[in-house]
Parts: sequence; C-alpha cells; structure tokens
Amino acid sequence: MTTPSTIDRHRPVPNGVAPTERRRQIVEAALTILEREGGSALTMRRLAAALGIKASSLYKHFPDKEAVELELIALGFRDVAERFERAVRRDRRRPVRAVAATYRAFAHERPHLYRLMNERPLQRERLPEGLEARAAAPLLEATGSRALARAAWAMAHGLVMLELNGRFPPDADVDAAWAVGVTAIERAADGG
Amino acid sequence: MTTPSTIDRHRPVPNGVAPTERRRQIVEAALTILEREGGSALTMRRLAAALGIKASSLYKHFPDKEAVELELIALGFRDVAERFERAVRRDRRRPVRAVAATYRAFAHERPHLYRLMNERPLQRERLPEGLEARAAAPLLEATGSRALARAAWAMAHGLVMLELNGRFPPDADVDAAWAVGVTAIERAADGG
DNA sequence: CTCTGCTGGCTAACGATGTTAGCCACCGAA
DNA sequence: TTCGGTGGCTAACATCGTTAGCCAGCAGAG
Repeated sequence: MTTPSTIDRHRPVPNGVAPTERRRQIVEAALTILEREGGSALTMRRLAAALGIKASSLYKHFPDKEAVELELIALGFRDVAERFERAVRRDRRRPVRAVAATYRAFAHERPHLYRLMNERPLQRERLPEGLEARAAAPLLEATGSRALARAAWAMAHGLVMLELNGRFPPDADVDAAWAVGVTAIERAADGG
Repeated sequence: MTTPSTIDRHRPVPNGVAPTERRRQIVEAALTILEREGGSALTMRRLAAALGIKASSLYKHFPDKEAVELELIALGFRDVAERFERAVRRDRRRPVRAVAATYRAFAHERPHLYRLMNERPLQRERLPEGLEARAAAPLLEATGSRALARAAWAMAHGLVMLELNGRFPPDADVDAAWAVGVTAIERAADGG
C-alpha cells in the first residue's frame, strides 16, 4: 500500500522472496539454531540475536516466520532427494530397502529438520516447484505403485515419528519393526 | 511451601489430580472446545471463559495445562480401546483389517483428539496405568508379533497423519493406500 | 555537489500465550 | 463463633509473532 516493501517488488519466486546474500545468512543461522536446539528454539528474536540484529529487522527480508521455515524445508527436501537418488543408484537390487534405510537415516541425523518438514501441513505453493515430486520419485519407482509407495511412506513416517516421540517402550526393538515392515512392502512390490 | 495447594493434598492419582465434579466439568468443556475448534483453540483463557471463570482459577483444579490435556488423552485412549475390542469381536476372521478400519475411523471422527493423543511425546507416568497397553492389545493379538504390530501401527499412524496434514495430493486415492498397506500386513501376519 | 529515495537497521508497542503471587468471600466444621 | 480450606479474583511476568514509524547511510540522478 504505502511503501513498497523490499519483498513484494521482486519476481514471484516460490516463497515470495528473492535469494539475497543477507537472506542466505539468515537461513543459515536459522538452520544452525534448528539443528542445535530444536524447533522450539527457532524464534524470531533468537534468530535475530544470532545475527546481531533485532527481531523486527528480519521482516525486511522475510514476510513472516513461515517463509524462513519454508527455506529450511526446501533445503531438507533437497537433501532427502539427493540421498534417495544416491541410495537407489547404489543398491539397484533392493530399492525399497535402500530408500527405507535412507529415510530412517535422514530422520535420525536431522530430527529437528525432519519434524519441521513433516509434522505440519505443507504449503506446497510456497515451495520450489517439482521439489516434492523429485523427493518422492525414487520410492514410487521402487515400489512400482502409487498406492504402495504411499503405504510405504506412511509406514516409514509413522515409525520415525513414533520413535522420535518416544512412543515405543524403551526396550522395544525398533529395528525389528522396520525390518518386518520393509519386508512386507517388498513382498507386496514383488508380488503385485 | 506456604499454602498446601488443593491439588497435592490428594492421593497420588496418575495425573496428580483427584476426580472432583468441578474437574469433570472442566475436562468436559475442554473436550468440547478441542473437538469443535481444534487444538490451537484450547487455551487456558478460552477454557476458563467457557466455564465463566478466569484462566488463573483453573490452576486451583489442575497443576498445569498439560494435566487437562492428559485427561482428554486418557479419554481418547479409552474410546480407542473400546472400539478395538468391539471390532475384533465383530470380525474374528480378519482382525488386522478390523483394527485398521477402526483406527482410521477414530482418527477421522475425532481428528483433534487424535492429534492431541499422538502428535507429541506422551507422558506415560501421568496416564492411568495399563491404559496404553489395553489400547495396544487388540492389534498385538491380531498380528501375533510385537514387531509386526508396531509396523502396522506405524503405517496406520503415518497414513492418518499424512492425510490429516494434507500431505497427499488432492486426487490421491488414500483408500487404495490403506488397502494395499493392510493387505501387506495381513500377509506378513499369516505367512509369519 | 546536492538531493532523493531505497536498504536495512532501530524502538515501542500490541495482543496473544502459560503461569504465579497475593487477596478475599464464602461456607462448613469445631 | 471462629477458623481454615475452597475456589474465585486482579495484576503481573516473560515470551511469542508481528506491525508502525523513525532514521542513518549510501548510491545514483540532476
């Protein structure tokens, strides 16, 4: 309305934000906080402090907190996609197993990022186009069926979340649950 | 220290709270808000307003917000347990299928309660003893294996959460994903 | 060289949130 | 009749995301 903000004067980049150097720095700092201290530590004030500025100044670079989070989410999807692509290339015999193991490894290595990516509704329209599809492709290829790919994804996601949330008993053999689950999916893929 | 609070003078009931009439009313109001308006609407001020009192007065009945939520969670577990028990009694031939359908139906009928129950780490020690185990028993019985039961639970939970969070494309055939997933689990149960 | 306007900071504030301290009216039992 | 517990209240605190409005610096135009 009044002053044309820094942000909406740029081309319609997915997130409504063009990739400036300063923005890159902000995302980098956000990622550090997220991975080191978890999602609840990623506040605008905390993020600003890490950059030596005030929270309100962040709004010169991003329209809202969600825009910052979406950069992290996109970054996470890119990481997952690359891992999947490498995994299926490495183990062509048993792609389902390879993708599952990779999925689990990612979730364990970057649990806070995993949560950010998968715990809440995803604003697709603010993500780079095709990124989600790229991350999903290897599993779809491995299972050979959309329905089975979704069931497999759901199982992997469920196992990860239940484990991250400590919902299994302390003595539970989570490896065994993964093994039997993956085998069930593999059989369905081969037999179907 | 000074005044012995209303709460900790009572016997060590699981949640640290004895079941008074007033407390029952509070939980009832909380449930109404949760189911009608979702988890983010369940605030202490909002809950108090529904009862015609101030937020701070709630702390005469519950030590914190989590204690109120835990009452709702316990209530949810009781509902799930009863549904499961009825389901396996009704369909003895295919207990896995029966439990899965029941699980999905519960999540769709009471999505906000489902979220409250399953989205975050669970404070077991503040829940009535044995309640969680009771809710888990039918699936364990149906699959015949802890590992498979966990894989099945994870798949169901994953499917529910991905669906509730709108993570599947709008045109996705979620029924098909459930069907193929349940079949895979059933085969593993029979063949194992 | 001067002016102008954008960039990217700042302070102050708003309306939420959960929670605590401290006060007091009521009411039942001793 | 007194006394103490029950269950209200107001006021306040820290923290959250976010907005309004101000201003220093600097680059480019005249």
